[in-house]
Amino acid sequence: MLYAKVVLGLPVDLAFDYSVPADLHKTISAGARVLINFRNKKSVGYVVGFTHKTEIKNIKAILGLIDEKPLLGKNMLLVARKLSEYYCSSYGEAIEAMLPEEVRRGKPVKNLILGDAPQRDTLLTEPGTLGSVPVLLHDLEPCGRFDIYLEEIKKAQDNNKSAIVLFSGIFSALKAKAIFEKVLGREVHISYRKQPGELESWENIHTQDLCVVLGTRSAIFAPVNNLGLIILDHEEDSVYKQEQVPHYHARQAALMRAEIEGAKLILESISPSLESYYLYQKNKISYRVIPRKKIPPEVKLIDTKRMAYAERKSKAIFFRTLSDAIFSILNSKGKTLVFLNRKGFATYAACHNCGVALKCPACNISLVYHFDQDILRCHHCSFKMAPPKICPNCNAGYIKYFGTGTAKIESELNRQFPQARIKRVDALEDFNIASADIFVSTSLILKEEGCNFDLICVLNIDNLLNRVDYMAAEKVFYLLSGLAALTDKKIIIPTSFPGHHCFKALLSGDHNIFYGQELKYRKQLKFPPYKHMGLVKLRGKDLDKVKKAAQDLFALLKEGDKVVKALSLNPGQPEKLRGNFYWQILFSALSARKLTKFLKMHIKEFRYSGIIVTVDLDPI
DNA sequence: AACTTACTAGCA
DNA sequence: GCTAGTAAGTTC
Repeated sequence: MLYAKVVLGLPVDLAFDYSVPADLHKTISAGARVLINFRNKKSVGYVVGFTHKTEIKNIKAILGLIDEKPLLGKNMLLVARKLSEYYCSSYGEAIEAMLPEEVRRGKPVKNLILGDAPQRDTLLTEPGTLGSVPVLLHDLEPCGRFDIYLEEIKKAQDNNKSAIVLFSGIFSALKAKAIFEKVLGREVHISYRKQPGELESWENIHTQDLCVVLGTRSAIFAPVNNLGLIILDHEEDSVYKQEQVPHYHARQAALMRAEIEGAKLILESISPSLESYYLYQKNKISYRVIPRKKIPPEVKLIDTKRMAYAERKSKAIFFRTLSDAIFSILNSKGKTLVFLNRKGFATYAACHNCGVALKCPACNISLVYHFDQDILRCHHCSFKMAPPKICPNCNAGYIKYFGTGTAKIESELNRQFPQARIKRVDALEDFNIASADIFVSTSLILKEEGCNFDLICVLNIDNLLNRVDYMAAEKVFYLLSGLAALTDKKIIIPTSFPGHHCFKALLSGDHNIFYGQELKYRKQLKFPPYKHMGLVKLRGKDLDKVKKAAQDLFALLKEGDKVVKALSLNPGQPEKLRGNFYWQILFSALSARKLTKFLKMHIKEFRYSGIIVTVDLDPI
């Protein structure tokens, strides 16, 4: 008798045995998608192995194969297994992370070809791969990087190998598609979640022996055959981290897939992630720097602590030094970028009388005022409301707006420079550098390639630097490096911390100052990349229950282990989201493997009634 | 995750 | 002894 080991896309880390009907013996193999009866409901399952004996009584039979050929090759199965082991998810959840929604829902896939031979072994053996060592491409001249990508893709093609290039946004991927198709003279595929016709595109890629796929995070799982090359463009970008279970990072997934498939991996960045830089320092990956050809911009720090008393006191957004600089650029017909990492008009609205801020009823966080639509919005859910004239809390005071967003900056600039054309950048599709003199943007502008401003003013950077987040300095450094690539003239940064290593590195043009100093801190404070973090999130409808469960668990596990440390217990941020309350516990350990093992072992203790627990490994 | 079963406190 | 409500167990 033959039994198949079947996993499902549920948070259950078990494989269920199903008997294989005689007529399927010849056609079934590991990686096949099957229709099964699970708890008296028809469900989609994935075959991950076989056995000839089973302890299970009342065994059910597989109802049928969904596809003519197995959906996943043994390499992809292995990637899914490694992913689930690293990210503390079930095998089935990891498999489903790799598939388009229609495939997860059980829609048959046509024209599959098999990347590797069908597999009937119970134990999947790890292929002894001899792929090249991954390369960190520290790219200080990003304008020329497509030439490198195309050269590498051509090299892969000459060896009959496919390529996947990941971009930090679909807009960048589409722009690259046009260029790549012209140079390569062949069709280049696009892959991203919720793409119109995603299933057809997925089938199409699966059908080719050799193809080039460009896409976003999930494209790392594109079903290409004969994979020989993976490139991550702007590998430091946090969009590569998935917000949902299994919370994977495309870089980590790429390292796994490259190793398993024996493919070459290139991690490109103007400002590499500390993780990648650390891997290079440990000689785990190789390193190549492309020096900047353009002259570096002049970086001018304005020490706001030493600013004239009158200027500081006035609290004006554009104090003299800034407006003078903008004015002189305006006179010479130059282009200015004003950068601010906050959308909207004001950050929050509060009552002038009782001081209570207007909050979202579902998420309990402050609503953000949007000037252009005259509306208050929740940035976590879709809640919106018209701004009330009178405070709904005390029914007495008027509502006053606090804080600064890009919309407010725009109106302030209009007031100060009525002669200038001023534009707020909120969609890259209609960005055109010729269309205005002064642009106001959030970090969205970093996705716009090859524009050259004459002046960049970086506002309120201290807000980012001051955050209680061990990654604050790193995020600021990525941001500033990205902005520095958008000009070869001048950047002005008002800050109260002119001595910070972020700025020192930028001023001197020596990025090692940043990496050296930051890694030193991280080592001292036992933070990543020296340790791995795991965030256990507890969620439920009843705040007191969630809180109690989290507290009990923290008390239980804080002593527990030598290798795994429970660091902190906190309410989620926000504590209330979409009607659920959140509490979280942060763990750390030397290796992700040990951390996941520990958390999977104790996951039963997390299972309180009415509370759902998820694990985010290497949270951002 | 979704469902079933076991258990416990509160009540007559 | 009964039931509602919830904690715990199971899915092949």
